Amino acid sequence: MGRAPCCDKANVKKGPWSPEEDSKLKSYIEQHGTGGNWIALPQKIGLKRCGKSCRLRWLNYLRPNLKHGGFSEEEDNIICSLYISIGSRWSIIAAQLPGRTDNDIKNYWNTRLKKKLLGKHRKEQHQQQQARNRGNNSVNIVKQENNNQYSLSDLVQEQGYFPHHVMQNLLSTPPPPPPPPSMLSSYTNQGFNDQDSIRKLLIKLGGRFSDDYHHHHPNSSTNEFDGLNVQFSNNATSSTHEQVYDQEHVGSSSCVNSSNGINQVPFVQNGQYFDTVQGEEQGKFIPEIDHMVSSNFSQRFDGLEFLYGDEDMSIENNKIEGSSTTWGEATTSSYHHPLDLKYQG
DNA sequence: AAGGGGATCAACCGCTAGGTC
DNA sequence: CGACCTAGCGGTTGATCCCCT
Repeated sequence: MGRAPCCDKANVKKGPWSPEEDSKLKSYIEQHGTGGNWIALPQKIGLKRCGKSCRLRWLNYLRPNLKHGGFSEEEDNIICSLYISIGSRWSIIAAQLPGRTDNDIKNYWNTRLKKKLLGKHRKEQHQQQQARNRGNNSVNIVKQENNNQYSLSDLVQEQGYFPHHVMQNLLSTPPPPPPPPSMLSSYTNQGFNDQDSIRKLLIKLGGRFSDDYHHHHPNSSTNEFDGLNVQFSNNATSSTHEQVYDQEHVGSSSCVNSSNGINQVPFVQNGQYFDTVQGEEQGKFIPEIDHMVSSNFSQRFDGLEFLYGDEDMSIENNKIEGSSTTWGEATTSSYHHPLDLKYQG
């Protein structure tokens, strides 16, 4: 027995919204608000839609002051920074980007930004290979394949790990002090630190830390890693790795509370802990996060340039190569959704 | 010109949190 | 205190677009 459905599935329309439906919903909400009850709303206005569907349509598309596409470099950086800190909590990330919806950001991350980061990473790997070819090999990295067309699995299987100097820099930064007691309820005994955040990001991008299981036990008295061998296992998918990582750290990880599969971590910056920003007024950038995405914050990630602005990266399949045009502009500013065109008549 | 396949995005699904009775 | 209900969230899917061959 599952739970009762939120609406009569047989009598609700599914699929794309028509302009008429949009118009009905928009005008009603603008005049009367939602009435605090999305479930009842479609009946009130004669829409054969599920309340959830109405809510989603309003929040993601009809709501005033929404922006679609055209993500700026600054927005990219904000998304990356927050993703490093809190993971895929899109609603929180969206709250820091005026006019953006969680759905938008989620799609943007999954379809473009992630690839952009991997593209930067590939570029860095390529440069390292070139350096090695010049007899300047100070980094012990596994073989590099000849062509530059990498997939995520290629990265996992061929590269094996992220650049040594990146990890060196990240891991040399001392961890922040323990969190205040008020925050201990949301995570556990070791305290969040940026190393874990970075580890988490790398894992999300397909990697895994071989030293985790053996050397980073929660009871360990140190946060240091005794090796920089950030390994990837073969046949990895990001979700699988996340699950493995979570499972290994249930009740002990300093950065993951996996009881519900959702990260529950405060932000850490400059040795201070900040709680998450749920409920912040949209578009209002809270100072802590403003600080996080500032240049000071970026300096802490020296060596992670592949995460940040780099204009000559390439996305092979999209033919965006070596341009001074920002990536977001190149891909989305001229994009018009078909519905936009229809609406424009 | 056509069709195959990847990219993109809107919408849906299922789950959890939190409020109310 | 537990059952019920809704809002909200993140993951996933499917339709459509667009590029390449």
